[in-house]
Amino acid sequence: MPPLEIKKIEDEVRRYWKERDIPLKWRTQTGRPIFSFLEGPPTANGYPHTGHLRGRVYKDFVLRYYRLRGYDVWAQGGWDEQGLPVEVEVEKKLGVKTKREITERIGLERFVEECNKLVDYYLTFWRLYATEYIGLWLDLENAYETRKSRYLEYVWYIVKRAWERGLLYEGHRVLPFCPRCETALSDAEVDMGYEEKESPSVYVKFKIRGREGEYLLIWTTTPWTLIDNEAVAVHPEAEYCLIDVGGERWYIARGLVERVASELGLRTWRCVEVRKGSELRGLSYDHPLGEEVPIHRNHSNSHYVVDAEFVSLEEGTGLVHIAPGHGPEDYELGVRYGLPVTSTVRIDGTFDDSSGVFQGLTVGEASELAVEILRKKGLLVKVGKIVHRYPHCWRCGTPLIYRADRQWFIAMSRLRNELIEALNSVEVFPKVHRNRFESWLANVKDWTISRSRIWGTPLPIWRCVDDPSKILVVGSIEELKKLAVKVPDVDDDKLVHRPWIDQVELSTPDCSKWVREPFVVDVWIDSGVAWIASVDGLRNRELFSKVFPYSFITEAIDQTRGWFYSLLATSVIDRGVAPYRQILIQGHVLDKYGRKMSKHLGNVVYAEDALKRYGADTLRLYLLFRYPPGDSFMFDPDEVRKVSTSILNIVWNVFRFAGMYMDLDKFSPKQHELSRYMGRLSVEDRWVLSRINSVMRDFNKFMEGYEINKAVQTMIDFTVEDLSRTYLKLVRPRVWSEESDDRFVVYAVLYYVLKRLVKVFAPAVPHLMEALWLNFIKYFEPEESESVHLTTVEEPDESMIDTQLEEGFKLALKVVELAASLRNRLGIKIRWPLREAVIVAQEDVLKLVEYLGDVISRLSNVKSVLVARDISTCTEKGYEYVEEGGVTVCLPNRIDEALYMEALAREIVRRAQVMRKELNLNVSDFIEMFVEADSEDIRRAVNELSSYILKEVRAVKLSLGRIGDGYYTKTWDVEGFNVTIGIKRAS
RNA sequence: GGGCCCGUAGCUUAGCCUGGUUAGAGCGCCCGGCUGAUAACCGGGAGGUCCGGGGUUCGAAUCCCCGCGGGCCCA
Repeated sequence: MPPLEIKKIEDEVRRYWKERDIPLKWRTQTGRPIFSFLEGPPTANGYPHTGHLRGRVYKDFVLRYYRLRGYDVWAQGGWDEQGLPVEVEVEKKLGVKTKREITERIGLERFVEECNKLVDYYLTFWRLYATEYIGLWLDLENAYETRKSRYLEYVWYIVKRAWERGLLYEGHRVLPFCPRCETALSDAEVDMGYEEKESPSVYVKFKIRGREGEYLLIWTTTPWTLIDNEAVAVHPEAEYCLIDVGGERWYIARGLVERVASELGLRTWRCVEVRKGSELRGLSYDHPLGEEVPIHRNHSNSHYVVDAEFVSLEEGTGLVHIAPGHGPEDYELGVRYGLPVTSTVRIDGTFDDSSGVFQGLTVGEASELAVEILRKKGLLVKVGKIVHRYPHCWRCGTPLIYRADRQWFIAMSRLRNELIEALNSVEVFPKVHRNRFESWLANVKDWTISRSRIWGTPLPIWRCVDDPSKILVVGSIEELKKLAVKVPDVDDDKLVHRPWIDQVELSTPDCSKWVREPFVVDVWIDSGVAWIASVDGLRNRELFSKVFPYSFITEAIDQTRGWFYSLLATSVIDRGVAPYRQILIQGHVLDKYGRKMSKHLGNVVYAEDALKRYGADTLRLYLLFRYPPGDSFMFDPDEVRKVSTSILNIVWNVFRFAGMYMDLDKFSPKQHELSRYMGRLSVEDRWVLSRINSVMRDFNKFMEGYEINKAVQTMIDFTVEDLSRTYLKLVRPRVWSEESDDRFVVYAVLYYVLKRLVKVFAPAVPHLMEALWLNFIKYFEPEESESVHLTTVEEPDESMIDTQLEEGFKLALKVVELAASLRNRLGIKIRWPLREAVIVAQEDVLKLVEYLGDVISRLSNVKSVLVARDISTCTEKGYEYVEEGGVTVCLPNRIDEALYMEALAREIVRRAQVMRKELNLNVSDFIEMFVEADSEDIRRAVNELSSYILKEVRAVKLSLGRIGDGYYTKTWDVEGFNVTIGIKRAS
């Protein structure tokens, strides 16, 4: 096996998988219990980045894990292809500024075609870099696509189910709109787009009728809503001051007077009268823009003081201007008082012809003009600026506006208990994220499902032309065609989209002509019905019953109000149960400084770049082990690089080491089965066998709670620390020794460990483990499976686990560490042997470590290990000692003559080894060796320990004296002596 | 204004649920060492008011309260 070249190996493995159709075989159902996964469909409107990769690696990792544990996996891919995100991007591409341009200049057919093209474009990136290249084995051949007729029919089905259950209704109310996208949004969507915004902060006085010089003072951050003002609200229980500000008198909530006065810079003022809010009720005022907006003249039952509990006494003036057309609470209040609901703002955020001088202006322009007018009329008290959190469009970033309009809703608030109950059957990982989901459900509002857009699932609601009170909800294409008297001649995938759907003419016995409501459906229902639409569940009932409810889904935390909710909601609408059993809620990936990745900051790490730079497995392992899945992930490129040098390299080299010697000795797993050697195991053999099994047990335990980072970390620690650093270090001399067949015991043990290791690591680094499976396991066992991913992993063997031994080893390694520390202090390097080490500790500790003396002596390079209960054992001998955690290690502080010779011999051996390596000799090659030195000590060491040196450096001949021709020679400084060593390969 | 979460070394963090030796690790820095698979690795050193204050307790990073700072969400 060559040194690790991770990216080259990944390419080879990828090719091998393709040639052999391994992913297909991996997904094939074999009648074992099923682990069903539902893909949260990526929206095909942007390039995949590392944030997406994190989630996709979790998905793949979990699927591979369960496949190895003996489950059949259901791993269908899926794509979210419609909706606002796609439209917004297409509009940019086409240079479209308004929706009218789409219908008039572009045309719906062309627009829809562009949407399809854009989706296809992005899908190539998602397939390549967010799926194939990262090693994610989702079934993309049969991926569900939300734009397909067979899929989006299920959106119709759910809307119809809601209708049948009496949950679908048409409503007039105040809703958030995106004026740029010209559509209403749902609460969940608003939730996704809170951002900082600078708004005007305006104080305006409303003149009280019939009371000269007296005003109501109000505060607003949206002056344009004053245009549709119909009332002023006060808190009925609060006290209000009429303050005299020098000639004029204003009403302000008593508790806010100080604050407002300082905000307005009032120097002198005094409270001339105090009234309860309820006493102010009924006071009439002149609409501050009454002259400019003539419709107010026709309004009756308006422009007076009302009371409302929601009036805040923490900010503003305690008097709230009410525009029933522009605030949900204002609207409710308007209904209660019978106020006119005025909304002179059109869906695109401009004012209509009933808004007087404001006609045609945008809300922003209207705000400015309104402030100007108020200033001129002397009603403006102050205008300033305020930065606050304000909802923006989740797709295009435009500040939202609230306006009253007619839309379609599903009465989710009536399903609140059903939703909460359904969630009770779901395991949420990590647990802390459950709170948010629950509190969202506890406050769930009715779902605005209609959107005034184009590229989406048409809302399947038709209205009778002759009798608008009659409604028809269509639940499938079949039903549509049955009712149709005219159908455009296009395929189904087109038919179920605008503009073609609107060319369909429906007729029924009770109504000759139906017209479809001019909406598409909220895109979140598209992905929301994936639990049934992905498998075409109504037609494939057997398959559906096998996969539903899905074992597992995972997405990032923002999807709590997104996809996690929309899946739950649609499933509850249809059948009252949750569509999934376990959900893993991931944190977001941030940059290394903890900032959000954003185009604006230019700190986005795209999947393509990351994969090309680091390779798939490096990136995978990093994403898996570095942070808990539910936490934010600070992505640091320097740390990624470390993964391949300090983890993958070691893993690879453990196999390289084993493979090299096993091959040399013609090891055969069948012939040299571990069971044959169980009676001959050394203590480190029993230890490593215990470790691999307990580590596999821990791995499974962590996976149960989706503590993926801990599971993976456990495996990494075992490999790097236990296997590579400790076990291999201990067995190296045994492998090297050809005096007995003890090395086969090591091989049998190692093989047992490594074969399990490949499998346990396979879900995390599938390419690398496949390469090891092919180059190592299948080299020794050609009859084994063609892929590690098609195997099953062994259950941990409890009978091999020896907790006492593991504890003892832990202590022994602690002792070794202390010895190293003490040597450091004494200035005696580990290469120099010492006569003895003494361990002083309490009885119970000694009991654990006593029989590991041999291990300690080998790792610490001491000739013998003595245990004692009393420190006097050390002090009597004049030993130095070091203590930590109740364990004392003592060492002699000098070495004797014989040990000195041995130390020098080892110094020479060490240098000869370096030279062997420089000559690129094979480990099995023999050499001839010369040593040339003036020092009598060196010459003695070479003479007296010649057999040791011969064996260690694999030399057939060792001579002192002048070095002849044909030798590779090098002069070294050994303890201040000049030593020239020459070696050549023996013939 | 309300809810949830977080605050431990220069940076990233474990420990907190279930209180108990000297708060553990990785990265970085300095010194030393090891290495016949390993551009790995090992030992030592410098570096911590465990955000602050109060309380409970024999004992608090851990439990409770208040405050400060940050994040996410809701009004």
